[in-house]
Amino acid sequence: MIDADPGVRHFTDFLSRAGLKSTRQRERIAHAFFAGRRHVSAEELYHQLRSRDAGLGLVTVYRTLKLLRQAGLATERTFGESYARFDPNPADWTHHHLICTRCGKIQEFQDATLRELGARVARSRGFTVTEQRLELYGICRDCARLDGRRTPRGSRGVPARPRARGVP
Amino acid sequence: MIDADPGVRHFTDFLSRAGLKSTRQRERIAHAFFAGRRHVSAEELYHQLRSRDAGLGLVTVYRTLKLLRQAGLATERTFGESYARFDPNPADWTHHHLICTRCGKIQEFQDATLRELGARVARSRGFTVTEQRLELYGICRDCARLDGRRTPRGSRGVPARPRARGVP
DNA sequence: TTAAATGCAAAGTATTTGCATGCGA
DNA sequence: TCGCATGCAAATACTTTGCATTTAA
Repeated sequence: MIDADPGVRHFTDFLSRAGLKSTRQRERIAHAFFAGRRHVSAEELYHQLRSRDAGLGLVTVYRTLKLLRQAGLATERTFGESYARFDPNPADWTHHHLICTRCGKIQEFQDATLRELGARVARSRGFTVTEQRLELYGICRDCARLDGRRTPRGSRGVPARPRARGVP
Repeated sequence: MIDADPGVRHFTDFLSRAGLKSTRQRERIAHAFFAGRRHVSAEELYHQLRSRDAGLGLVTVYRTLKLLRQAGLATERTFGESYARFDPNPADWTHHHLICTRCGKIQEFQDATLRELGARVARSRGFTVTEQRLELYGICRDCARLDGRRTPRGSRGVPARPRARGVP
């Protein structure tokens, strides 16, 4: 009765194609997710649904959001990292990032045209910009060469372990 | 003997101006921070310094990074949020964000010129872009009006509590 | 001297996992 | 029926806080 939403239908399709089950919880979570505001957190969805469905678990919301990501229907704002990373703020401050979703490598670059264009667009909306952050996600040259092969992860030369949050 | 770094000197100045103390640990952490790679995590700095300074605590690294942020010398990649937020992926997918650092409000917008320019710059570096994320931080129109006054925080109409990570 | 800084251990958060039970296909 | 899904509780990972001790100013 509420499945008119194309997002929900796509999700249902994804589930059946993957041999997974379509449950009451999954449908309600997906529905609330597509109908609601953006930038929603797991906790927010949980509280929202909980008022109607007492027996819902926060864990299920997390698991369903993970499925939505796997289905390509949701994106997590925070590049799958569970810890914070820090940048020094130099004088020539604004720089942008190219992030390879396969190997995790991060390249920096600067581009004055981009920076000015961003500032101009913001200004036209009454916004005074103090900082810009552009992140371009995709496949880097090296990984594009390896193409079909599986993920050459862990090519950062660091002692710590970048742990993907969610995606197994 | 290693304080030639302007970043370290700025930090030292900040400390004395703020009536705080300049300690061996703070200087070493700041030095490593400014001398090292970018996108460094607290844990990485800790391991790196730990090899020379056995008695160093991870807690002190966290606390010093917080001070560096307060001094305006460091930026945390992950806008102070300790939890993940999710966006649905519609057909007209690429959208950007205007984030007010005073009230936390998030506005979305789209701009084809920006998107194309971003993709072009990435391509020129051998990068195949699958997703863009531009975040413009600054002061929104409403907050600019309130100007001198202190932070009208908490103007999101949501049940959850956006908790700043670090900044008290 | 004395307030601030340190380091340890413990407490918080956000998120994931183990396991017994429930339920869709 | 049968295996995937759920929900609870416990585990995990990152970060912060309480407190006794050390140290810079």
